[in-house]
Amino acid sequence: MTLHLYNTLTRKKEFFKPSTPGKINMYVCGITVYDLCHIGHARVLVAFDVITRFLRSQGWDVNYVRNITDIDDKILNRADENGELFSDLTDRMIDAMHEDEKALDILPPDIEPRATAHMDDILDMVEILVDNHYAYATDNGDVYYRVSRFPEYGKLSNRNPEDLLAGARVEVGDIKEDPRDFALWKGAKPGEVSWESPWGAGRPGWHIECSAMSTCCLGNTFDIHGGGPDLPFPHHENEIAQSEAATGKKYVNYWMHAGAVRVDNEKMSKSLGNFFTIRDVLQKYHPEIVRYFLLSSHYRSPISYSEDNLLEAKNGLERFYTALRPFADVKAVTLDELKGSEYHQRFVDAMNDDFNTREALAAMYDLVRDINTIAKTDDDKARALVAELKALGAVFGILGADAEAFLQGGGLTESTDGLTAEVIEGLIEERATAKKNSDFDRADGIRKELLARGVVLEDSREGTTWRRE
RNA sequence: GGCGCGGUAGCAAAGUGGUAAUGCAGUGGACUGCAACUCCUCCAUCGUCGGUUCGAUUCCGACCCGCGCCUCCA
Repeated sequence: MTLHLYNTLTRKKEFFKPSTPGKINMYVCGITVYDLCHIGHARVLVAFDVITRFLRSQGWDVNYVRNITDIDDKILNRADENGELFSDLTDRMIDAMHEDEKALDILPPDIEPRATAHMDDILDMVEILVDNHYAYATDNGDVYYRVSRFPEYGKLSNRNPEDLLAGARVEVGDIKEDPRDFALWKGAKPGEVSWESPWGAGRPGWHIECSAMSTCCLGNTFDIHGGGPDLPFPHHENEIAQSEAATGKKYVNYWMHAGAVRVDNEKMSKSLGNFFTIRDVLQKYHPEIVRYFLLSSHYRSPISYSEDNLLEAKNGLERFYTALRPFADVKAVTLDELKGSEYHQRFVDAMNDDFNTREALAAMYDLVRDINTIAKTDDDKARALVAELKALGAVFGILGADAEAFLQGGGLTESTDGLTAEVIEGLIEERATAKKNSDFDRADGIRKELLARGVVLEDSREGTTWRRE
């Protein structure tokens, strides 16, 4: 199967045709850095991380751009509340974001442009729009986009411009020509951070920075533009209006949007305040569990953040690591070496079909069963299958940890039972002696004692291993 | 109100015009001193009602329910 992906613009799954054969230019809307990242952000980050890893594994030359919006009203407000410089706030949040990404093993994008570093590009684009009457300046130094000049407005989010006009809220004292118009540039109020412009000191509006940065990094037209579930309207709709009016070219060929993360059947969001930060979650769960959890549903489906679901992810991952445990020395092979493998084929087909990670996981689980069965009789063959499983896991950014360590850690970030490995292993030795002397009461006593504290002992011919539940 | 998405086993979640993957949990069995792991086995007629069809969970229509966007949010 060739690569197909769901395009928000057409609301259909489409065959993917790159602008340049073999090459994919992709822009993903990143974070507005005024607060810590939450699991909703993590979902987008992980989804496009896995998408990029997979595409590269299939030989695509992916140029992945993900921006940082580091100037914006929310940033200014928060900095003001904190009584700090806006740039101190954004620097701190960018550092935190990078730490979170690293913890989740999210590979950095090829280019990570910052809005404040592209002020000239932003101003150039605004100027073009003003020159072509797609935008107008007002007396207070604002510049607005003239939506009525762009008849295709609404095509991404499937909205009728007339309906938008009817539904738009008109603010008191509004200086806009049309309630649908949106700010490209905002004149600075006294004391506010600002940049010089032909319309006086000010700062960019919310949407223009993405148009400017994406065009700057990837050209007038590029292949894929991605982002979170709340971006099609108005953010991406406005990007299209800005960019297509400014360049006269089609802006983006394929639009991809991730599904929402929910809590108690409600969207997790900053405005609802029901969000869990990435670091909250990582305090409790191993990063791989979080990744696995996010990949256990299709990237476009809503997903529920809950203890139960994270626990289920943990248990599922443990099945993988249990199979890998005896094969710590086996290295992943390259996907090229797997041509002809049934599991690899299923995996690739699933991923080529709009990145169906769940379907791909099903193939991996079937591979696990195969490994567990064959390991009993044919070590060489089992090792080959393990190498394959690790290779597929690498595309997802999972199964790269030491299986023993993962299982002994119980998937938790840190042990809370106060038992050290030395203590546990000392008890295992004592139990071995007891068993040798057929003192099964003592042997079982030790097992029970440890089990009560979450440590499971497992006997095999090679000896006793342990793991945390 | 406008636009869109979804309702599949206890839970999670894929998928297909010809009676439904996978994971967790559970059942029965093999293995084990016991147990765990592992393997085998069992466990769903796919929201409701109609229509098209030889045949629909899969296509069409209506309805019910849930959710998202329409205001800042990934």
